[in-house]
Amino acid sequence: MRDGPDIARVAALIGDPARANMLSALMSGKALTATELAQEAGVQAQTASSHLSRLVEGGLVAPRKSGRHKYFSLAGEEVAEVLEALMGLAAGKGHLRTRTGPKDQAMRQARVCYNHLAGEMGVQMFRSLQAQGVLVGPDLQVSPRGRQFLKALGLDLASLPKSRAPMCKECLDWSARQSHLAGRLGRALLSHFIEEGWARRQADSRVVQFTPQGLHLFEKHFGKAVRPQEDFA
Amino acid sequence: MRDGPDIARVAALIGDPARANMLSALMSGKALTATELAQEAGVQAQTASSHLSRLVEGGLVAPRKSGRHKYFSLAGEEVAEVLEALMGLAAGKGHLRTRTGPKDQAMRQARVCYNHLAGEMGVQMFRSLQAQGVLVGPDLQVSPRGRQFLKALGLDLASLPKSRAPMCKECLDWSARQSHLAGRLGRALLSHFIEEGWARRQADSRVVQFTPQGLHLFEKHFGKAVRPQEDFA
DNA sequence: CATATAGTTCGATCTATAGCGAAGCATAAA
DNA sequence: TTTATGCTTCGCTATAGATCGAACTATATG
Repeated sequence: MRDGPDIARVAALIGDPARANMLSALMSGKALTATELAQEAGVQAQTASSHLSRLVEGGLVAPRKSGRHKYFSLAGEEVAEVLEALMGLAAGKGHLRTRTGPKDQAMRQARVCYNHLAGEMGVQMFRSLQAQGVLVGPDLQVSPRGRQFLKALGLDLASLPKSRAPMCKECLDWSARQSHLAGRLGRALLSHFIEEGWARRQADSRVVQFTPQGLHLFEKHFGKAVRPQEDFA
Repeated sequence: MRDGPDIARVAALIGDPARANMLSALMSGKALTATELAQEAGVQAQTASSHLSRLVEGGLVAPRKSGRHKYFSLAGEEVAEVLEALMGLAAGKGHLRTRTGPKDQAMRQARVCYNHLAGEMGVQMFRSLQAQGVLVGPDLQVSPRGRQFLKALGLDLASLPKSRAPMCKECLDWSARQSHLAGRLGRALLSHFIEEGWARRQADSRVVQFTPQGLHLFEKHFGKAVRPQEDFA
């Protein structure tokens, strides 16, 4: 007993509805101001302020001041991964907050997970990258051939900002229940898609909307995303 | 806003110290009775009973009656994976409940994660299985050659109980921060090690103790576990 | 049967904390 | 400067829920 890290502290921090809403909103990857987060959570500014300081103190969220605004974002990919894992569990248990809608389907197809592409297309991309030998081995190294492939896409690895963060990391998807690509490369690919006009972010949600041409190009490079059979209603 | 699954409910369930202790204890993979869990959590039996019914209702824990005892276990691997992810986050943030002790080091080396091997040796085994081509592809299929390898170990896949649960699944390690093998094969391998006398479970913790011969055999088949460099004190 | 043990249910208490109104800072614009 | 906006601190209330004592049910054992 009393082994290991203190789970309860972190879980309790996520376990409040207001804070959970804030964190979910931050899964969009955008940094949001305190008032925006207050609206998102459905509470007054003072309440939000208190919640936010607790999230910061708990290391789940990072603050950044800019003028008279204060922006908040998730403290790192690990936080995003825990949130995705929780979403997966909650979805599996049928603890859905809203009934399934058209937006929900779009979310399953392609959405942003903190800073990279998730959903069926995210999973498809990840599998394809492995199948094509772009990412090899258990630690997901980019092969020389992979560099070429990425270069052909217009992405130069050498131009990525250096950082101690891992280049490639897996992240478990709550909708598809398969891994997709996180890490610096995952981030770079998503922003590349958006810069190149393949896709664009939907204003107030995590949905990623591919254009017809973008979808065509995506399928050309990564194959077609097959919807996995759902075994629960 | 209000997208996706209801994270807060699950997180709040995990977020109570008593319940978190119970869940951590269940990470050992053993089914425990209500009174044992009460002791583990440090609360009275009535309190534990209330907590347990909430955990069951929330789908995190599965009850099983046996005579006048009632055993509880984690409801599935997904639950275990969320708990491991939370441990990783908490450990990374330095939210350790106890100071590092000798037991802690043993935990990092080899421990049980619900029903499979985790820790440095778990990670090493997973990598080796991939490097040797036993598990191939993004969905971790067992190759024909892999079947042979396992057979040589004394493990016949055909004899495993059939189930809809996946044969191989990744699980992220909170100590090593790398994936290790979960799923039916992961479970089978750990029990095989124990049956063959390579290792045994420590009585009241999640530590897995390898015998000298067992360690030797393990290294012969899976290579030597290298401790990753720690970049935080 | 009586007795012990495992677990649950009920009721009462008590604490932690989410929530907000009001006032106080800080930064930016006019 | 004044005025407006973003955020925080203080103080209070209300409420959820964690805890336990005591009584109750169910299963095993002698």
